[in-house]
Amino acid sequence: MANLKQLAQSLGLSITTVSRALDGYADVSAATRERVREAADKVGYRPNASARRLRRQRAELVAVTLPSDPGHIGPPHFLDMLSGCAEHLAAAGLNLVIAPVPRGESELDICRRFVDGRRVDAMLLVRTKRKDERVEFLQSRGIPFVTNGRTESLLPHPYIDGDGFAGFRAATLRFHAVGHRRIGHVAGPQEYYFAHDRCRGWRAAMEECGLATDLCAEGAPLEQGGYLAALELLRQPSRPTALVCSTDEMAIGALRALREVDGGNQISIVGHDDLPMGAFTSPPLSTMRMTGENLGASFASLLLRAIAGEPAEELQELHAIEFVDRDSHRRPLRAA
Amino acid sequence: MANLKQLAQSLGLSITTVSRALDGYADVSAATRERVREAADKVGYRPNASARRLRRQRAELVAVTLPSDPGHIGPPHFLDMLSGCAEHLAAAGLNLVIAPVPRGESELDICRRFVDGRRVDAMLLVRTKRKDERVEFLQSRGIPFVTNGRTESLLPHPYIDGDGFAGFRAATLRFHAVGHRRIGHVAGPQEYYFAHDRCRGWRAAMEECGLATDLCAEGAPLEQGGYLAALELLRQPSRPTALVCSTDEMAIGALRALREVDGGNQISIVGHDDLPMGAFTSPPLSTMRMTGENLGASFASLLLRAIAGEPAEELQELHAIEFVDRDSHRRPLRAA
DNA sequence: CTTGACTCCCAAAACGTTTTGGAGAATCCT
DNA sequence: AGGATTCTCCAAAACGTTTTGGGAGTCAAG
Repeated sequence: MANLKQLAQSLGLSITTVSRALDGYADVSAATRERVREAADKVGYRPNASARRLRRQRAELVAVTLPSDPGHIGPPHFLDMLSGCAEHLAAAGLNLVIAPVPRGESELDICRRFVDGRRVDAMLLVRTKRKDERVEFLQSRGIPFVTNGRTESLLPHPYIDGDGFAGFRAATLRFHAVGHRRIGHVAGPQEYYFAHDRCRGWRAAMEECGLATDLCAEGAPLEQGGYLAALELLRQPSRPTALVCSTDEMAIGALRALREVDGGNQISIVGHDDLPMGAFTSPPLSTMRMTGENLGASFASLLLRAIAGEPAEELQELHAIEFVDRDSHRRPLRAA
Repeated sequence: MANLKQLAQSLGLSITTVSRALDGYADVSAATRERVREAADKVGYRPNASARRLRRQRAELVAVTLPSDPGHIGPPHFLDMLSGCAEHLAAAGLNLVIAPVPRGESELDICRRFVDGRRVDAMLLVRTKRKDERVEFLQSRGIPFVTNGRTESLLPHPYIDGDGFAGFRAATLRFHAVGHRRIGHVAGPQEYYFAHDRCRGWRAAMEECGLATDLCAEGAPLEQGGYLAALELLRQPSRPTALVCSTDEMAIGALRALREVDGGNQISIVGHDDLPMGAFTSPPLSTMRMTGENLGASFASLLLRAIAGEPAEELQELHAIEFVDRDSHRRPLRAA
């Protein structure tokens, strides 16, 4: 309730001593320490956060930018992730502020405001691009940050990401193993690292199998984008018998496209993200997801270690992808 | 990048003048004002947030507590709401921090930490209880806050809420109008205002129709709670022909219960919240939802007005409830 | 008695802003 | 010319903490 000065006065001690007593320094006697603690408890004293932050030169804050652009705000797990992250950060005295990007401003503007105004000690970035100006900016400023997703930045930086390459390669190979030969890819915007990575995985598998890699169509990472991209593939003279989709949202759009063409229900499909909604589509959507639980805690841990100064190379987590098999990936394959 | 002192020195001006120039005061000449602004732009000067906050005695922060308890974290709209709120707050120079409640701590502890440590200028509370200790605490401290949901607090406080009473009364009357006489209520925990309010609406309708109000079972505001409560009602000697459920999650649990009893698919059901998942249940779940769009902006506006000192009475929004008719509310009614 | 080590405490500086209360110069009015 | 007013600017205080660099005492050893 009160401030240090009043508390010190009421105890007949100096501000210094009270401050150090509360922080548990050894150079104040056990007796006074106890006396101070009791008095502080009684009046409910809490140090003024702004003053401490100014003096300590720490903002005690971490910001996460929420892209409002296309693709919405990640899967529904996202809030759980943030919540978990915030909880673990709080245990270290840091709070998490959410920073949506208002229209007319770029995410870079947001970063600038937070970083140059010394409003945060670190940042959390989601939805990285291959060449990500936010990453470059933060690196140039030397402020700690962790990204959800890799980039093609030359300097290493901390990240957590799923191994989309391996996941999409495996999914494609699996289709090949059960007889599919024309396997299409519904790709997300290639400027995003995840979309490019997943596309590369599909392409690698196709080449390993000696198959052409022309059955690829790109769209916005949304239902509508998947719908349009799938339609484009289905209009090809020799259309695909299976579709590997960059995200579940796109896969759900692709399912809609399948319903609109003859024999569309013969076409197998798989997505990525494990959206809860996938369990309710018809057919139920087979998908993939990043392994590992309590992602929020991992992000928090990386952030804290980055703030503590650990080198970026040791703060990179690449998680395996696992299949979530429902029904959409095993449509009967008609003889070609 | 630099601080005010350095900027002032490089311009041959005093700190005062530079500060005032940047803030656009009239007592600095247009010429110097421009000169200062240009220099500030060039070096990318931004005032140190902690220093400003200390001096201004404002935290420039608003916190929202995220209940981790039962009932998860509200509907998926929740993140959108927070994002919208944060965006509008940011326009006024305030940032939104999310404060999940770690296990072992109460929401009250969180409030105390934020308020007494002067970490926030205001708070946003969700999931109010009828008698809500957080509300009482914040009122005793005189710190501005807005709740999502009413309380039974004697002192008025700012809130945004849906008119659950009217909504559930209307839903019940609608069942009555099409011939239902045994209309059950799957209730949420009555300590929550929303659950109590909705229960009262159902009860009022039943009494208006001269029907008994014993077909009511309470459960946790989750699928499992709805499942158990519905089973309890279905075991009654004269079981209900329609169910009014406090939340969609509970309604989805109730649907599961219906599938497990003879003739369960004859029983009509309606929920509340308009969860996206409701469109995919079988049958598709009829539900209700609060009217009004861009809820986040409304919360932000109320918060800002509360901070500005407007009286609580003028900061209360009660929104009407609208039906979202899908299929589950119009099961054929067998002659009793 | 002096010296050094140790214990417990404190005054003052510093963090970087905003704001108060003028000061000096120029301009205006009579 | 003399006083009042206006226009620019500034020194210093204040916000509430943490931290630096000792300053008194006390005690044991020399």
